[in-house]
Amino acid sequence: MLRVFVEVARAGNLVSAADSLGRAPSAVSMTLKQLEAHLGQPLFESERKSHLTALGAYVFEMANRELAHFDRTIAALTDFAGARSGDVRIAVVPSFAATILPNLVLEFTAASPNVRLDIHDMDSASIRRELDRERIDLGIVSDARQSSDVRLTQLASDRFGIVMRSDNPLAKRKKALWQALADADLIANPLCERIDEPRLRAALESARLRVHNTTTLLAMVRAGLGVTVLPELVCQQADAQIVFRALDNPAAARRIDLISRVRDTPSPATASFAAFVTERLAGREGAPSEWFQLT
Amino acid sequence: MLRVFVEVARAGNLVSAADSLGRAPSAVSMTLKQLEAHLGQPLFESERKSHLTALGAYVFEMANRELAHFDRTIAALTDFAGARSGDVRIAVVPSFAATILPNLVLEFTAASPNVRLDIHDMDSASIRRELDRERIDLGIVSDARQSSDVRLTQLASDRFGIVMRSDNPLAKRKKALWQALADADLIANPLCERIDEPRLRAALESARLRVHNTTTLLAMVRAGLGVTVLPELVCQQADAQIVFRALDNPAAARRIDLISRVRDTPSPATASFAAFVTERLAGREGAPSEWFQLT
DNA sequence: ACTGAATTTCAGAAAACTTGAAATGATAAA
DNA sequence: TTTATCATTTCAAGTTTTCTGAAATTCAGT
Repeated sequence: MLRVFVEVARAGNLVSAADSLGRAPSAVSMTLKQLEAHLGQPLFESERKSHLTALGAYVFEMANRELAHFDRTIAALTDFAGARSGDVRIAVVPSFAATILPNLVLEFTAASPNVRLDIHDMDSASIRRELDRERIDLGIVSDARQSSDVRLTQLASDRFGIVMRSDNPLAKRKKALWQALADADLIANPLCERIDEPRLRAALESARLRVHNTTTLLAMVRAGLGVTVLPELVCQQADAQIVFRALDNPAAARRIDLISRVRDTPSPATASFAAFVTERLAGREGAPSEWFQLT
Repeated sequence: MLRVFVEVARAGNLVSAADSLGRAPSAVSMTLKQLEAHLGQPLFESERKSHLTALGAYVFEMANRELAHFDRTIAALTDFAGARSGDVRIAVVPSFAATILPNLVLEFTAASPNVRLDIHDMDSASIRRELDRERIDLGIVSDARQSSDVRLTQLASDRFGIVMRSDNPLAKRKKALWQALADADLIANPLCERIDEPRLRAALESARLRVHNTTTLLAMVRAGLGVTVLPELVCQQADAQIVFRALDNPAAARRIDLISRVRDTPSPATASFAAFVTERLAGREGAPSEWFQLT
């Protein structure tokens, strides 16, 4: 009704308004009559719809505002539903956040400029807790445990390897890296302690140093205090002084997983980001299992 | 559609929502399905409509805002149309503005608290000009000339009389006031010069003083410099020291008229105020002719 | 797996809206 | 003033949309 009135008021006559509304003039005339009946007062001065009454002018102004407001609301709803806007709160383990994530974010935000990404980095346990508390929509964690509340998708497999200074003799050694651990000054760290390999376990037993923080740990390695065992992604943050040699036979790796609550449907923007990340990383380590479906 | 969704989301189930919407549950279900089809995503977690999806929560928030905005707009439109709100710009001759108008305004604003009255006072010629320029909606003027652009309604008839200090001997005189002018020290003023009465004309000829401004004029009278001839309303602003004796046989009076543009329909609030003023003043000086009709 | 309530589906009914033709009314030219 | 023309309204009939009630389905809790 308001739309019809506004169009007639703008056009100044009923026929061209009817034309641009895609209706017959009689339909427009009747709708207008209806609106005037609702208001109890005429909206136009004469039957030729050129001059507005004072009421008409007021309604024109208000209706224009209202229609603009309504259209903006509908646009916001469809944008949100189409994942073209919205907020996604993500928590990511630092190694992934510092290495792989930036390019993903760059590409995603270019495609969806109105989606706001809220990125925090924290350790996997905290991410899991934040997800449960509904303070984040997605988490990217390492070695997530399967659980009924959490949907889990492998994004990458992050190989462990020996991390040493470039002048370390091990840097040139091709084989038997596991054995080499016995002779090296191994600096223990929580990440490598989860690996179930006898030679590493033995080496960790005799380790004289144990460092939690990665930056400090790498600083120790750089200072020549010894070598350590870390996932590859963690080392990518370091400079050229640090050399990473992957451990093979058997290979050791941690999983990097995308997690979300199974309980509630993610917002379209969240689903969109999750699908994007999964898809982009699918080629690297074998296709991760399916995620949310977007229409 | 939004209204249906919001009601279902608020109620938490379809049946009671359908109840308060006055529709059968099937109608509500179909409308909801339609909205979901438009958005391309589900709005509720399960088929039992208790938990919203992220999209549902977003739509709920936006739709609530939108509906409130819409309802406010419609209320504003019907209020305006029903003369319950709006602005009325009025220019009034000072004598009327100072005497009769205040009580009228008091009563009108009590009945229509959301109508804003914009009151200016100025002389009749300026009022007429401002009306033509569409800077005011209504004017209250004295001795308006009939014209095709202006709708004119008599509000009051304002008798002329002799204005004197209370100690003047004329204050006790009952009859032959016109004759008395010959012997009095008459102070001329523009208002009384329009009266076509020979005895007044003669007295004005011999007047030694002529004062334009009413306040000054009354100050002269109060100072005992003489008497003057003014409409009754003008004198009501003065204090008890000033006495007004109406001139009879023949009576002289000026008309007080309400004027508005014939060209355009007044806003409902303007029509309402005009009708109110006309009606309230109808009893005093014989019923003024008809004004705008309000439904 | 069963029960009972909630929800959806479906076809027909009701309401709302739209149309084209004819009538009416307004404006401009003769 | 009359006439011609054009815009608008009215009206009845047609079309679309929305609504309803009954039946089928789904779901949560036994």
